[in-house]
Amino acid sequence: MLEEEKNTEKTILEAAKRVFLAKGFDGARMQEIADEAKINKSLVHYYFRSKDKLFDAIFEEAFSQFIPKVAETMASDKDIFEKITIFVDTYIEMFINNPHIPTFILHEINRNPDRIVDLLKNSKINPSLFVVSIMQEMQNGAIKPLHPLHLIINMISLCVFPFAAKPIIKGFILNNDEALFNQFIAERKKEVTAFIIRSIKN
Amino acid sequence: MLEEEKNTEKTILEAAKRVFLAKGFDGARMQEIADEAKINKSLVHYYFRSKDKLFDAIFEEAFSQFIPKVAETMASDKDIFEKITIFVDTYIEMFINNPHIPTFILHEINRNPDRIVDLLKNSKINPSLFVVSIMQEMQNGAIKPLHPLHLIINMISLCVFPFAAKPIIKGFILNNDEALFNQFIAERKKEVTAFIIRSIKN
DNA sequence: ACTTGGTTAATCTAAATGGTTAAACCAGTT
DNA sequence: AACTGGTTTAACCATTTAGATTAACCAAGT
Repeated sequence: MLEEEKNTEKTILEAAKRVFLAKGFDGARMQEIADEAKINKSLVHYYFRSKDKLFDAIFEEAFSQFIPKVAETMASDKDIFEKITIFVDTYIEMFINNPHIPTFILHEINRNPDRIVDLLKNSKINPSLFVVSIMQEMQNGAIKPLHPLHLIINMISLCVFPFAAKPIIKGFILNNDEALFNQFIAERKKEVTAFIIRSIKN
Repeated sequence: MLEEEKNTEKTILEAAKRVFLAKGFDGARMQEIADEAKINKSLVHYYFRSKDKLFDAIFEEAFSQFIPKVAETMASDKDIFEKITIFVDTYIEMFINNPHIPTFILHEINRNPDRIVDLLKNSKINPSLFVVSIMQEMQNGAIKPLHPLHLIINMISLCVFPFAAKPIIKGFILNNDEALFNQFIAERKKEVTAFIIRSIKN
């Protein structure tokens, strides 16, 4: 068994993931997925029956991959500033490695909001844990009074949005220079963490 | 001429805008646009020839509608804190009235990055104006030292993302309660402005 | 009443696309 | 060599969809 002779099912899944992530469900074509996997289109149906089922398979995988890290960070007993630092770092790092995820998810949640909400509800992610820890830090005076939910959404916004808006940022501001964009993103880990902490620290 | 007897072209444009914004180019169907406009599908082709041309028509309109306000704010001679306040207010207000715009644009820029970049380049929006004004305020000590570009992206992130992520926020955190979400968004105008200014003010 | 320019609707077409079928293939087993 | 279970391929089918065609309609002008 050669190294490149990977099993077909996995090959299809990986190809499907690339195509679905780049084009979304409606924009993706079964033929394109087959081409991407360099196999016959029938094989895609043979292994996954339908476009919907194939999509479900990659969606859950693509979405779930970043849940554990986030859940872990939020549940730890580090102080809030460390939590924020780790959160921003891991989040941004993950999107560096999966740059299509933000746009993909933001688009697909409109087609089927329940799917993602169910996945989240069945996950280990529990925002109220983080809310409690924010309120404790507020009470003991470590951070300024603020709405915990807004802080959480602010954190996620600052991490996610630049990836979703990459073509605009890169094309309009950074002269279409990929290296400049990468540099910009690299800077962001420290920049965003500092931005948030400066805003909330007492 | 009755009030409801609007001209057909405009009726089509409005219907097309609703459908394209909700479903994206790939997800939209000419038949659905015709149904939405309560007219015969042929009329859509009669007035706009092709799906592409119709899309171009609504895209430019949908995108351009929020350029003037932003440009105006950025070019004014108010101090930076006022600029930020106005920017956040008008941006969020506009998305309250056009909630689908964020997801729509973030998705469509992947299909055709150049289109939007060209629109921006031909617009009155000039980020370097704002960059200059940020650097001046830094020099005269009004705000802390920071990368102007990151500040700009932060501002936009905080305004745009919550709308793009609405189904998640509403479904996962706010128990699917539309009123709660509207309240959350309403709070955000003040919350985001305060969050930013706290972070940068000296 | 008839013509004319523009508008609307019904019908048709060609291509794309998701999915099925049936046959070929191939590795291992007897 | 023949059988067997699973895999792969090419050919095919049914439906959807963008778009073209053609005829009906309608208001204004003559």
